[in-house]
Amino acid sequence: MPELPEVETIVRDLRPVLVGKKIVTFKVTKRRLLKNPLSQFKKFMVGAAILSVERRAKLVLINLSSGYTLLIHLKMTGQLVWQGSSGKMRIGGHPIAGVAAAPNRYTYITLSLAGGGKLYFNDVRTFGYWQLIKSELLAKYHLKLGPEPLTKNFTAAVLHQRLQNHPRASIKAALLNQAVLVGLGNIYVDESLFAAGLKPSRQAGRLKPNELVKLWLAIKQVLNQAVRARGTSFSNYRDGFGRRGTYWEKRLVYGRRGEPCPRCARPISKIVVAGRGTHYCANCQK
DNA sequence: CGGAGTGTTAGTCG
DNA sequence: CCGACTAACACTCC
Repeated sequence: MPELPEVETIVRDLRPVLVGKKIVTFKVTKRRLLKNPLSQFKKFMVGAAILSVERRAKLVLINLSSGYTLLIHLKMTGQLVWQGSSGKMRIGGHPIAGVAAAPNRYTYITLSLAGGGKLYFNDVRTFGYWQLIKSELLAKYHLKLGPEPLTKNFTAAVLHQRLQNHPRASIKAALLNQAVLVGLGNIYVDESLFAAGLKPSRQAGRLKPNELVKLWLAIKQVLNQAVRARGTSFSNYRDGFGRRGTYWEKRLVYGRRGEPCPRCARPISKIVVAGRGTHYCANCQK
């Protein structure tokens, strides 16, 4: 679920309740989710204050007063839930049907904060991870990732140059590759390629200049619209205030196999490209 | 009930 | 070097 718009939504919702808070305890019941030794989490998190909460790519970044930054990747089913001291205020995403409470059987990490608030990390499939990295090394870490598609640095020329690094890959595979650009996952790639009128199997290095511009515009338009919609509610995803993201209702092709194409009314196809389920209109996307 | 499919990505294989 | 494929895991859907 969490692609750029969902992570952006979670970060915006968590920021005001987390910034300035001091971490009092750190508890983990599934060590595999930690990328560093537990001792480091205790040492650099307990007693530290949260300076800022940001998003980079699909990662939640929490900057700490200890000089370390916590990187949280939600992967497929990770969820951050904040609960205020009264127990009534809840913030988080992607609960499992029938497991509305936090903590629950999928809660594997718990932070308690000064003032009584708690931050829970739940993850059904346990692909997500927490990683501590020295804040001063963050810039170097970011170099492994492609550009942010919603910043003004992301020009059509940048997209072109990035795709040229993977000229023979399918455009779908290239757009899913976080080293090319960050933030797109399966849903938003399919939506962007539909908006751009491009067949997902096209070779990334063989787009004509006008097709590149269309794709560039499509990516920004799709992501901006999804951020405004507070993300996509696939199955039980919820935004920071327990609401469904509304992009699911706005999507044009993803998960619509057999339904009429909104542009030409012929049925949407589903095929496999780059090993992923891929939805597109064989008539409109060339 | 069994098998296929699911939003991510690191790692391996060819 | 590059890209395709798979494993990591638990659940839902058909």
